[in-house]
Amino acid sequence: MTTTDRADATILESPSLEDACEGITDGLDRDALVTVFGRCTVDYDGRASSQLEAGDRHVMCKPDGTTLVHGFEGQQPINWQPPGCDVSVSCDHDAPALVLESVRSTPKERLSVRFERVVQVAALSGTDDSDLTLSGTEADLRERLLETPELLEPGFRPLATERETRAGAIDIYGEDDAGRTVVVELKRRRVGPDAVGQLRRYVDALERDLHADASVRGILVAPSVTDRAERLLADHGLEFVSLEPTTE
Amino acid sequence: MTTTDRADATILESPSLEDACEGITDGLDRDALVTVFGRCTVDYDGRASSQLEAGDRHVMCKPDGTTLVHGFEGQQPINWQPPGCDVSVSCDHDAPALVLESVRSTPKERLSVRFERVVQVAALSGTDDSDLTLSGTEADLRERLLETPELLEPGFRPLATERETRAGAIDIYGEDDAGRTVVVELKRRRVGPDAVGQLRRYVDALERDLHADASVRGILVAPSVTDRAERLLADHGLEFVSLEPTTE
DNA sequence: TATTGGATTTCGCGT
DNA sequence: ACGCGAAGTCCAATA
Repeated sequence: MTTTDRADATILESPSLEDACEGITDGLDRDALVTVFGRCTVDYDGRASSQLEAGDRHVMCKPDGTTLVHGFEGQQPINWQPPGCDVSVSCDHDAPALVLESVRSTPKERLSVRFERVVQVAALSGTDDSDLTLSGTEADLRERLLETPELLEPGFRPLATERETRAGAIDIYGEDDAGRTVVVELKRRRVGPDAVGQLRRYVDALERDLHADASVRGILVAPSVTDRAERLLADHGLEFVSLEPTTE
Repeated sequence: MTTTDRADATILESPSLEDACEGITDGLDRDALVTVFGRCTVDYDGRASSQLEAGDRHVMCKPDGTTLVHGFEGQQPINWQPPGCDVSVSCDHDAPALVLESVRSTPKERLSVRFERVVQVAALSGTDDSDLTLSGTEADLRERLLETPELLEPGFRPLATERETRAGAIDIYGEDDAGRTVVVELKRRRVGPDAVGQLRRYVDALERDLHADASVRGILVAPSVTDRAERLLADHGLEFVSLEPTTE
């Protein structure tokens, strides 16, 4: 074994297209994270299709088959290919150009990056065993409400989470102090009309499932609502309770 | 002016933390795309909050204030900061460590990456003036249906796009051959329950707006529907027409 | 493998 | 700045 625990890098500066091709191939073979910076065109065909004229971009190929093409602006890559794709690199001597291709079969997708010039190739090896700990999610909001049900209203009793209905799963299903059925939909942040539609679907479905004459209460729990969402709630006799995922 | 048209790179291999700090600072000052690969911890606090123990990661800082922290797996960054943030780098000699911080004020967010070892720093300069051309979008589906309305059904006449209602804007608003009002909701790909809820909101809102006794037809246009969505459509008297954004 | 809904969603457009 | 909905959304959990 020649594996090193310590992170390391194999770097090529302004390589020929042939050297770049070899460097990228070697890196991919070693399961390194390979980056290529240079002038290229990009073509994609699959769920949609796109073309991009020549420009300088940063391409990253991860050992899990992910490919990302980044420009100088924006958080999102210009083009990409998801994990699990097959990457191949080759030199087109006639053009001349270095071509990086990534494909997958379901769905059928193909990404092609054609470099006319390569400024840098880096093959980066290392390890990362840690998991991210994240708080402030919808799951945290659910925990908070289940631990302290009176945050919804006095007398609220949660009976189930993820209760299935014909329209999908209800976040929290319970009863109020008068024994009426309550459907709670949780959102970690300010909500718009879509969340109201979602809550309404669940309330409707539950009324059908129970073919109850007694009405089902629907309560949206989130830090805040938009005006339109508030009107929609009122239109359909639904309620809102303001609550945040964490206590700060 | 010392600007170069040609892309170029300034690279440091296994630099000291001090040299890395200087290289990153120089790169950011020159509006380069700066990448740092090394062993680091990451902390985020803002819309949510997260911590990440030490591991080898690839950090990218773009000239527009974007920061991305990538691991060896997945298309999405482990942590990030959106465009418009302020980045600063400093050396903590006591620890010792190199600290990269990115902050923004609305909403208040802070990302802190603390390197204990740096394997590579690259400052990448270049230009990219091209725009992506993309096809197969919902806009393409709308064009297709407006150009050939009979793809929906014989006698369909579109009257407006983006027609506003109390619940939001309708994709295509029109009439059928019997003069009945038609609401069309478009989706570029297979749809689930959420799209049905959306269509339903628009149909309801339109019936109110027109306080019509005559019923309003709601038609979902997409390549296909899931089973649950199909049931929901039936439950609410809504219709489905299969159509793709492009003719392949 | 497909379905479903969350996400520090991001992004673009309109008000 | 906020609201709203699309996205080649990605992603994990689930059936």
